Amino acid sequence: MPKLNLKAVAKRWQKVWKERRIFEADPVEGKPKFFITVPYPYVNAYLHIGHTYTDMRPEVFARYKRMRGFNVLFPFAFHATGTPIEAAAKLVLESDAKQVSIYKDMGFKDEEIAKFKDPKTIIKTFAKAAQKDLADFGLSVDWRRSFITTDLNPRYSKFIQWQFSKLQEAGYLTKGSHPVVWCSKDNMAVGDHARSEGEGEMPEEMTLIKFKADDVFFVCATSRPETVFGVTNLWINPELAYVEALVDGETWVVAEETVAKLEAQKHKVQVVETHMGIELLRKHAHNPVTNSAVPVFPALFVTAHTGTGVVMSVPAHAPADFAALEDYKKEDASANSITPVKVVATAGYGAVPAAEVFKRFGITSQSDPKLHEATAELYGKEFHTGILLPVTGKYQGRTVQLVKKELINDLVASRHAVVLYELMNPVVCRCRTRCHVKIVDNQWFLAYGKTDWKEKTHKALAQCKLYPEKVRAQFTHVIDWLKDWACARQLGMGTRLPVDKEWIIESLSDSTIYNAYYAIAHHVKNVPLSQVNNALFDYVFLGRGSLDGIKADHNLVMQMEQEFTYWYPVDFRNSGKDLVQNHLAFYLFNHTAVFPEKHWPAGIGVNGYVTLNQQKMSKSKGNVRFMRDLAKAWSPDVVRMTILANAEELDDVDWDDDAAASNSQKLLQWHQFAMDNYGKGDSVKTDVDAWFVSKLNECVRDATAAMDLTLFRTALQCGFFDVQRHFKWYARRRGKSWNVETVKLFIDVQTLLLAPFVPHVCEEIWMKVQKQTLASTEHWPLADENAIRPELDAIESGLAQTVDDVSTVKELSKISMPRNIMLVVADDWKSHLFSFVKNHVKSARGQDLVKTAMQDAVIREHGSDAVALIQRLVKDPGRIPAVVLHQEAAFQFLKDSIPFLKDTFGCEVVVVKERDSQEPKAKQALPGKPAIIIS
RNA sequence: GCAGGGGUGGCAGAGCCUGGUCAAAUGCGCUAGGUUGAGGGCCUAGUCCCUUAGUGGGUGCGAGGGUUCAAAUCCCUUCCCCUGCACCA
Repeated sequence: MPKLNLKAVAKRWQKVWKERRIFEADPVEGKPKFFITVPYPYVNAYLHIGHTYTDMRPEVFARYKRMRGFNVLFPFAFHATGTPIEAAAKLVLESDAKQVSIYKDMGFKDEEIAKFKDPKTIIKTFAKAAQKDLADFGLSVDWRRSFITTDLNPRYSKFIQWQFSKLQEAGYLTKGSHPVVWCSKDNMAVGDHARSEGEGEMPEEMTLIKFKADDVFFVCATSRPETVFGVTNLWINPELAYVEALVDGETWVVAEETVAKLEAQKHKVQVVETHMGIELLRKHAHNPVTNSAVPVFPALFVTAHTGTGVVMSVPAHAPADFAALEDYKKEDASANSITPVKVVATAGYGAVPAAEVFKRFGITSQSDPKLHEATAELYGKEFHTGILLPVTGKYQGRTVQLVKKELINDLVASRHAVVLYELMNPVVCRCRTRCHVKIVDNQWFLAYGKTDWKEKTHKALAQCKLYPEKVRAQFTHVIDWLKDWACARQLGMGTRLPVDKEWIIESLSDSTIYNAYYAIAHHVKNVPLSQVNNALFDYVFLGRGSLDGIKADHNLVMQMEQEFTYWYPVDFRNSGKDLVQNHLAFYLFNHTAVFPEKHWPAGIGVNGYVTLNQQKMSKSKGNVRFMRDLAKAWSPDVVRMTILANAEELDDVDWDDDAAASNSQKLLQWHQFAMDNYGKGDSVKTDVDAWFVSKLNECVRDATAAMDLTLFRTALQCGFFDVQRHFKWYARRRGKSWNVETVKLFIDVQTLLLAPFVPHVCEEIWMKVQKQTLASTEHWPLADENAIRPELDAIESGLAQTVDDVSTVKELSKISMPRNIMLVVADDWKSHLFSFVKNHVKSARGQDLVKTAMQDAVIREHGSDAVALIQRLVKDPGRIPAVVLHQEAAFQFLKDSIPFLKDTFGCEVVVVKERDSQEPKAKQALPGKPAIIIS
């Protein structure tokens, strides 16, 4: 028999589905609907194995829900908004070797790559490729509704503009300024992914405190402004260049390097003159809060990379200051008079905390690298638990943590300080330019920080089903944590902000409620662009206004409105766990802002990542695997099954080629089995048939429960691997001939349970076993609770246990070829006793139970034997079988099983009752555990 | 640091909510036997330690402590791992 070609099978059925349009979903009056979506992929490359997983979960769920009788809509679109595609096109234009090789590795020819200098070519190429890849995997998508974002799709842009007008009406679109990490060469904000160094660095707030010295200010940068009360001197690096500059009308002394930073942060700076640090020493500067005069000393640890190059010295609390002061005292005796001033009292530290850690860490000088660690420890402790001392005036008695914000506000209000955002570690843009912090003006925000919006979103979350539920805590936290989000940029592709055409809506912000667009995507194509406007969307999505104000074809408009109200809300939206704190949270927020409560999200699914050989997939490591390559290496069904059988909930999937090979084998075997056995067998029905049907129903029940929770690995475990295992036992028990009905049922049910996972093979089998329908549109099998009979299972496992025991004894007896195996069934009083203990073991224990048992006539009759047995059972209730059979039933069952046992052991098997046996070992017989005598 | 999720046998991974039936499902791997063209696949048995013509004992679910007649499961402490901490796909 030639091996089934799984890839050809996939092609064949995809064609059939397409021709019959079974996945094109339209509203059906009265039929329950289920709307499933997945975040559209960004089309700057081929879809990879990570997409495969995240897209396969909704796909399998869609097929399952369809089989459960729902009218399922599963649409798919493509995302091109943002900067990466544009940036890639620019690199192609510049013939950047790295970018070109990325495309070469994907198999593009030079002339094709050359065309990627137009970002639109990139978008079109990869959107098309993505759709093909997904279709090749048999996704049950309604492709009529597909679309793409950006001005390639002006209707979508209109939709996004409508969305933003709604957000503005609701008061959630605000304007303000904020600090960003900025590259002055690229003239844009530099996110983590666009950095060659400094991932995770973000602007941190420092306080610039002004110490007046004559007619200039020495401006110190600090992240611990509360210690200003303990300043003993200032530090200047003698070898560094400083400027005297007019800053916002005052004369400041800061490092030359600081000028650019100040300018980027909204300060007017005019340099008056330049000095080396050494020229600035020994002046006296006035502490603005204590009004005391402090000297300016030299220190080499001072840099201008962070802050201003002017540092206030707090030797009591800053180990670096303490170290520098100790160093300086050796050079200048006048410094000896300086004593540290303690500002913060912290449990476990004495008069000069910095000195203590200085000693403990064994620090030797101001250039000791251990200073960093010492500083971190002390700052941490003092920040969380340190109490401010009376020297701090109104702040005394409170912790640093509580006071800090107020203190900074006070300093700024009294014009003794200003705030500077600073990068604590270097950040370098991919273009190799060192980044700095810039305050961006007139920035547009979505006000996720607003309390009323948060409250609404919490409510939406409460109403939303989560798969798995355990992500709820994280969502709750994220909703509280989100601050206002800068939602527009001046670069990249996308839709212009309607209120301010200078700005383009950023990519995460234009993809929050587009699920609504799926409802109308195929209709709105037929509306002339000029007629696509806010009035239309108001009517379709919100039922606002009347048709009178709408120019578009009214029938079409009404159809769109009906589609939307039919399909919405989204019942299941699935995504990777990394999107919880941005996309999925935004999705919830925006729905509450735009739509009425009945249209808020009904279900969200979250899954883990895919790793390859336990390694996180990344382009730099070269371990990226594209969806299309997987399909080539295996077949769609095998990939689908393998990726879903490997993990569930938030666990990461590890793609495993060995598992794929094994699954491929299993599918072929299953197909072969169905071909060989469907409609064959006898008409004999035994308890073993009833047992198998019972197990089958159990499996169906458990698989169904798992499917409902999108626990697909569990569903495959119960619905495939377990079913197969049970049939193996059935086949063994029944021997050569099986019941025709049982086998048919097995094949039918098994095929349908597998259909959502491996639909192509299942269609093939379904057709070949003479079904007239498509497996994809069949009804999911439901468990018949009445067919589930635990007592049969208990008896079968008892038999399996007996087989086990016989093997063990056979081994121990060293009789390799026994001629006879005798099984002795325990006397009935033992069954009686077992049942008794089983019923009482939960309520009574130990002696009590023995006492109670002795009131029972049958048990009492067996005296000490009975007591010993009870005590054994109490100690280990696991000995009691799930079902305790009477002797006669157990005897009969084993007698019936003799052919099977003979077959298994290849010798004569006899079954006797305990009291009929002369063997001394016969007494060892217990209910469910016959005594075994091998000869 | 903050927030969320985890730590189970050679490996992967159930069990934990609702304590006893847990030496702990299932799969992989490994060992032996069978089938077969010595391969692959398939079938059977074994796979923590000790003991044994048997169903006995010990150790054990990151570490330590507690609650309980009884803990992988409940409580406390502690260590370790993963993910995220943003202006962006």
